Amino acid sequence: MQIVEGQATSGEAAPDAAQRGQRSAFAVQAIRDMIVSGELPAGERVPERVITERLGISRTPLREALKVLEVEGLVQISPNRGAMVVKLSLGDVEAVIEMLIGLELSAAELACVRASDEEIARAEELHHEMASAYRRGALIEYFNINQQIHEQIFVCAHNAALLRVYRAESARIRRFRFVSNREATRWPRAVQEHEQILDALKQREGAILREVLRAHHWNGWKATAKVLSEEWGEELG
Amino acid sequence: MQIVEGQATSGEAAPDAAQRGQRSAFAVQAIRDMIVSGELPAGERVPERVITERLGISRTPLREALKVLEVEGLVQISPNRGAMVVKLSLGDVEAVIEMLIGLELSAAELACVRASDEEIARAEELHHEMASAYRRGALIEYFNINQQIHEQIFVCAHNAALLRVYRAESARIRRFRFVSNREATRWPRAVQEHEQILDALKQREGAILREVLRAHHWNGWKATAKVLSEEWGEELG
DNA sequence: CTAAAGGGTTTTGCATGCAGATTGTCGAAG
DNA sequence: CTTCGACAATCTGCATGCAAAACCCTTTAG
Repeated sequence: MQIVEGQATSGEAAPDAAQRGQRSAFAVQAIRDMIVSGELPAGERVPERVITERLGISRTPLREALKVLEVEGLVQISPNRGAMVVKLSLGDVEAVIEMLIGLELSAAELACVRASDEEIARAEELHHEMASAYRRGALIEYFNINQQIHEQIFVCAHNAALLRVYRAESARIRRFRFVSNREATRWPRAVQEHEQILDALKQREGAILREVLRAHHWNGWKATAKVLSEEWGEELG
Repeated sequence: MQIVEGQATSGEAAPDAAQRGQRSAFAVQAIRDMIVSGELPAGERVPERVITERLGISRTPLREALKVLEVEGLVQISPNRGAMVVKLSLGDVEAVIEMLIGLELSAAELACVRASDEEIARAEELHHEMASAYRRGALIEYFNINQQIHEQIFVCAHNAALLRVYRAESARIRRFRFVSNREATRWPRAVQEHEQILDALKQREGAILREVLRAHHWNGWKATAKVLSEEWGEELG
């Protein structure tokens, strides 16, 4: 009886429910999205019951998913008290940004030495797409291409560990970076800085690229921090 | 019936079995140790049955532990085929080392600006303990204090994200770093390099500290890589 | 001799039930 | 009115059972 009922649930409760062998991965992605989108606010508890019903899976794969999200740093699990969405202070986010900048400066140096001409051409192509999105005022598209350009620097560095950590840690704070985009003031300036970044990369000037990137990210963070602190003060999620 | 038997198992099968609420954490640590110690060789499958019996826990917390270890990068899980200890090539390890060096150079710059005098004094104290271990020929102790000194640089940087990532990524390759210690050739030289590191830190000379650290780690990696490639060729774990 | 096909065994994926922990509620005492 | 405590409702931690997938060994066709 219980088995039949269980499988019926997984078949009807959620139309996009996961197949066998993918349930916990499905839950990880779903909860991650809920956190990034703000549907699950920071500090909120994540009751197993609610999520299982929402996703149409049972508690076992859900609990595996929560463990994964805990390692990823998106939730915190307390014994006998379950999971809660991690609450980050402005200082916490700044620390992550600072570390990511360090990673990217390392990647930049390596990229200038190791990138193939094709990889640099790809970065340039992305840059033009981004400039186009800027001219059209397509904010979301601009944001996404922007992310891709910075990732391309890591690709150019030919170091899988760098890229992996960059992606994982970026995910932790993606939500906060996006916020700053509502502040359009910095937009033209950011595009201009990207010109310089591209130039330095094309000329494979590692030292110059480092400094340009450092300034670019630091300016970006200052703008983001301004928006964030106005919005929430020190109490972020 | 089943419950009584289950709890009896957790009480007697493993004398150091975990308490309620700690079983998966216990399993994570136990399996991590088995991997680091080489008891579970790279490429080996990790059958749930065997581990549960060994640790005296049931499959549920074990599977949670394996998910955690997968995110940590120590095992790989394939659907319907279970977990296997990740096999790293010499190139994979080198990529991680390269990234860790980048992180430490970032931390070093920050440390020179932000460290308190007490924190630097702590680094110096560790340095003297390490030198003492060297003179006594206490290899293991030397290795551990060495790790602590490098961690202290991250502590001095006052950036929790940097320290967290450094610890997590170091854990992935701890096994390989340790190997190089059997090669005692580099020992006196390494101690000497540590003198320079300490000096640069005490004088808060970020640029110098960067270059000294870069050389130190690069030399260390060359020695390690030599041992590793002699031992396993390109087929590491 | 290799390759495909069967079938029994083992292993994984997951839903669930039970025990213990926590939380919420309400009444009594201060 | 607040505080403490008992009790109930709820939630988490975990062992387990069932189904599906993978595995392994034997048999058989090419």
